[in-house]
Amino acid sequence: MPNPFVMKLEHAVDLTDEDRVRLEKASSQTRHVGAREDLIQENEAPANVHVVLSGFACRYKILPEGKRQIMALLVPGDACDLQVQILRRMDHSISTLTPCVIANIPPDEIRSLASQPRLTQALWWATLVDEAILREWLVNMGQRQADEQLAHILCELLVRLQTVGLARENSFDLPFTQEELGDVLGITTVHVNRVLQGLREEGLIVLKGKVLTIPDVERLKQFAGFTPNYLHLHTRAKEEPGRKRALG
Amino acid sequence: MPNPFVMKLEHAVDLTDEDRVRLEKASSQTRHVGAREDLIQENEAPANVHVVLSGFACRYKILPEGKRQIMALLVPGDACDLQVQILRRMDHSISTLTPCVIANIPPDEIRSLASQPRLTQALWWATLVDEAILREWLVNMGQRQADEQLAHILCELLVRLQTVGLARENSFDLPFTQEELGDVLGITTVHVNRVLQGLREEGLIVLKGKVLTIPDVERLKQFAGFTPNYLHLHTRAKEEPGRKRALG
DNA sequence: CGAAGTGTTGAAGCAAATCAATTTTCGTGG
DNA sequence: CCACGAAAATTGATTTGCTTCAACACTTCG
Repeated sequence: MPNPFVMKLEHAVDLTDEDRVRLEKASSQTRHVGAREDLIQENEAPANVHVVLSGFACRYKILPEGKRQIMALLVPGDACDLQVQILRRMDHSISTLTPCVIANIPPDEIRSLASQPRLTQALWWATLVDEAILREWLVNMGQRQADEQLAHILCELLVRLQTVGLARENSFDLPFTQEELGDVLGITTVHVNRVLQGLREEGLIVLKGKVLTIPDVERLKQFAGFTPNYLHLHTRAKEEPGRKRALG
Repeated sequence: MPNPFVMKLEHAVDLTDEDRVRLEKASSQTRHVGAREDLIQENEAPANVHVVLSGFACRYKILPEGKRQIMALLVPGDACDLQVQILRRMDHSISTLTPCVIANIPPDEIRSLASQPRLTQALWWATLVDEAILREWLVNMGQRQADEQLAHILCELLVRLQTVGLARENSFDLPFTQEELGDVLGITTVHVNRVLQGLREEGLIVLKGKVLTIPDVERLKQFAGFTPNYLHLHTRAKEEPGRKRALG
């Protein structure tokens, strides 16, 4: 079974076989976590780095009035708190959305990985892409209406899941409740429901059970104003070994 | 004249005098930039690290329809593109809002600074705090109404400017137009105007000329739901030299 | 089977957008 | 220093995207 953490970092740098082995080994201590369990809470001092190996998780904050904002969706391959050593306390919480397999990497292990500059670079790349995604989400919330916003998130998920081999050409598992989607978009569940219906009626998406299919990916991207540049996926990793670009 | 870049990083780590000298020297090559000029545009490959030494700048994206979302306000002491080496192309643009003095630090110089682990730590701290601010802005846009949102940004600016010595106890220069504030909050200028009037009528803020005064800081923070934990300011730097905490 | 969680629908209300003027401030050159 | 034009701020009337509240239906699973 391919390790999504390794698959993701392949998009950051050219990993060697040794790098891959080290990453696999570092993420080999895993635990299974049920749906809707906190991995860490706001104000805690983080101990380990977590890496999602399967399932979906999220970063979130709860306001005094009880409202929740989800600030990031974590999919397999995503790491949280790589920066454990630098910021002392969490300013937000992290929880699973579905049952997950989570790797726990102790800080020492991370430091050891980081002795290899290529891996340092890869890990910081992951952090910076997280930041770029946050910026795009901010644009999404500030400037787009709910239907475009939702479409945009779906386009992003398609691409992110494809890079770790968890989405097909135009479909993937979408196991979120409408309430969870609402907490991502900052809208009510009632409105999520209506927006989903709208997208379905337009033929932009098909949502059957928990599987999302996008009949015309280009059309949905167009509708959402989605461009994947902010994901910083260097597609050179796609070239097959032994094949030269100039001859391709 | 104190260097705001140094002042800011004092909040991240305990700098030595040598660190301070190195940072000052690294940011000594400056240039003056007029208001509303781009420092770098989306899709460009960044060459230098920029540090704002005076004035205000911002990160932003423009959508095809022409709408602009400001994703970050950069105040003196803030660096942009510290990660030059890692992400190849900008996924957003950076522009000044007011006339600015900008330090240009070549990548080599940054690498040289980073040979000192304390400074590496300080620079990454700055990047991670930027990310934390983004998360808070997302909460702001998703869950708070326009008046609370605006109040929240003002509280944040007060604190951030105080850490670089550019705000008094309860007031600071706010040289933005209402259009710019609208692009920060994701609302129209008309609504910014009405929201400002609301805050004034409530006595929460006084805005005369370009100077903002907050009559009761605690009250505004309360109204906005502002807590500064996400700015990760370790206040130990506040102690005066030679003065022991236990005796203070 | 029943209960809880999730999804769906309708009606009414509200925050913010939109459209369109008008006034005030500001920067610049005469 | 004033005059002018442009930018910024302000106001009013109308519309709309989304919320709120409330009820009901479907699904899932112990």
